[in-house]
Amino acid sequence: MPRAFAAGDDELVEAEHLIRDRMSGLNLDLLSLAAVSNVFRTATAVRNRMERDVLRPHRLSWSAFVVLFVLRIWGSQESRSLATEAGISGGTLTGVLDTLERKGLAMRQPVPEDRRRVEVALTPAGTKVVNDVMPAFNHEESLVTGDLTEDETATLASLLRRVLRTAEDLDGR
Amino acid sequence: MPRAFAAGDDELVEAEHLIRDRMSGLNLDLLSLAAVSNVFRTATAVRNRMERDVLRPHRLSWSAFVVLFVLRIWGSQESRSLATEAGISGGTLTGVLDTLERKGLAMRQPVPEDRRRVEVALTPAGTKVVNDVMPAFNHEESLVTGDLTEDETATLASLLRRVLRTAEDLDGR
DNA sequence: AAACTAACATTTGGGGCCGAACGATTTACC
DNA sequence: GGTAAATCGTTCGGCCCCAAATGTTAGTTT
Repeated sequence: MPRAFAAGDDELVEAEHLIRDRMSGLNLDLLSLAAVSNVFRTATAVRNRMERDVLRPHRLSWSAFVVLFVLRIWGSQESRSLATEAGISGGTLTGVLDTLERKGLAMRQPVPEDRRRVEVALTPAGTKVVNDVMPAFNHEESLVTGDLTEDETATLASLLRRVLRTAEDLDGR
Repeated sequence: MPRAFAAGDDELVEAEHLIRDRMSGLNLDLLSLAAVSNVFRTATAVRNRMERDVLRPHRLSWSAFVVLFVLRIWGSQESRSLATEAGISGGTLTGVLDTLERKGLAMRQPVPEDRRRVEVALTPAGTKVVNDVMPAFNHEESLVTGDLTEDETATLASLLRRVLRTAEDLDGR
């Protein structure tokens, strides 16, 4: 095993080498490619775990939970900001809110001074769901970062924060 | 501004503080929470950019491109391994392949010795699409990691690799 | 050889996802 | 004060997504 790779890394790194070999001639920035594609692969793997182990028992979709979570942390707000905050489109939010209202976890309220707008709030049942799910969610988070030291976990968060920041700035936000 | 945070970080860190304040009493592992939720937020932000700027002009969905990419790198293969490699379910792959075949980018071929199985291959047009899209994709990857040094980018890739590895091991793979 | 059993891809049903089109409302302008 | 423009949430069409059910085929047991 090459000394340059930490134990357990070689299998994943192999995929990156394969890409290099099959894509030579395209002059790719392999460092960025590895970092970004690992962001995607990690997000997918962890998300699949959480959907299966935490969300499915509660009959909750990923987006539905994100919406509940945003309402729990940032409080009641109108649809538009809620969609932005949850990272979904307005059209999608309509469907998600229909589902959440049907389950009695969130509620829409008219805004008196502007009849186009809608205020969305958590019901007590919705608040309870977030309070129940969050610890289970967080437990999964602890598990998957379990191989990292505290310093490394903090470094990971910080590096990702900078990538996220860069992506958002590029979008001219 | 606290010296501990790099410039531009405070806005994002604020969200993490807010979570701590609203969720005190739940005894959350905030370090893991920040790292993992930044994985999700970064993946979503970057993916949205790529879908909008790179994939949409080619009328390609994310999964459709991943399938093409896997075929390009790992070569023709049967449905089952293709679904696993692309990170989607078998049922989803059926639909994606229907779309890709309709567009002439991939093709299904019967496996002579076992009529249950199906071999999937890239068409020349499909190969061309991957070759065209990859550099644009990679350019976006370079952009969003542009604020990181080469060492930091390599560190990010390595830390994510370890989290991914841990998640896959937990799934008893 | 007949009957299980296992392994395929596909179909089905319910939901999520987006952009674009839509209708209702508010604001700005003349 | 009446019309035009902008801004809401919703609806619509097309695709993606999964788990579970389905039907076909191959392997295994008797």
